[in-house]
Amino acid sequence: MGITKSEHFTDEQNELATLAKAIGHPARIAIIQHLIKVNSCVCGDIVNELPLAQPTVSQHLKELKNAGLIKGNFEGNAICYCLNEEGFNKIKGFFQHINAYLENKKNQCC
Amino acid sequence: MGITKSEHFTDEQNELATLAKAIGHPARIAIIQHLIKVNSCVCGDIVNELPLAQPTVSQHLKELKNAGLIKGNFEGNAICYCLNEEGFNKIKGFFQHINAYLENKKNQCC
DNA sequence: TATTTATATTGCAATATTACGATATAGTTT
DNA sequence: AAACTATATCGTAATATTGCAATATAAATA
Repeated sequence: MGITKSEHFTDEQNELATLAKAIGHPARIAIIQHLIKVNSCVCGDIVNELPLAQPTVSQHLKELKNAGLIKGNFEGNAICYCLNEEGFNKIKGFFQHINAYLENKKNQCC
Repeated sequence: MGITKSEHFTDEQNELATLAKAIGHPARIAIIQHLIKVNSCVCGDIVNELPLAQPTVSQHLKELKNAGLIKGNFEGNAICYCLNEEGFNKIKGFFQHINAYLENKKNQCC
């Protein structure tokens, strides 16, 4: 029915999924990469970088912000965006766990 | 219009987005976590683990497989699934890059 | 080969996402 | 305050995702 059964999963599973989902769009990957490159910038800079209209970029920024992956501060009449360590720290452990597992395991059936 | 403008982004951006998107659902997080726990198992085991019907689980497994995050091998008349190192290695570098950046940077505006 | 077991596919309804034009809002400058 | 600049929100169309019942497929076993 198009609706995810979140209530049947753990908070951790839902939180990790929300974070991964927020990262799961090429425009949002591009925004993250740009913020790493320039450290911080205003929304207009990202509009100039991406092949998308201003409202679309604004929407993507909102999703990244809601997920806790970026932060925005008013700076004059513009808004300065940068990465939010908190969000990325939450995924970090998950991938470290996976990588540690993959380095040690002997593939059994695959 | 509901359609992602993939052609305007780089292959790397599209690939990372596809991988993150595949991880971005609590059922698929649960599948990955279960595979880490038991190393490998058949589809039926996952159906028993998750609060979802068999066709739904099958669909999630397909998405993880298409993204290159899991592999499946026939084992009798069942199919044995386990994690696919290849897919996870592709995201690894992205997060390592982000983490290295976040550890070094002095937050400038946020 | 008929039956059973395990998984995949089809078809469909409900909901979510993506994209953008038009417009609103908020701060800045003149 | 009026005009300008920067960003957010609204409304809407097109498309994608989620979930499952029904059914198909494929291998194992009787």
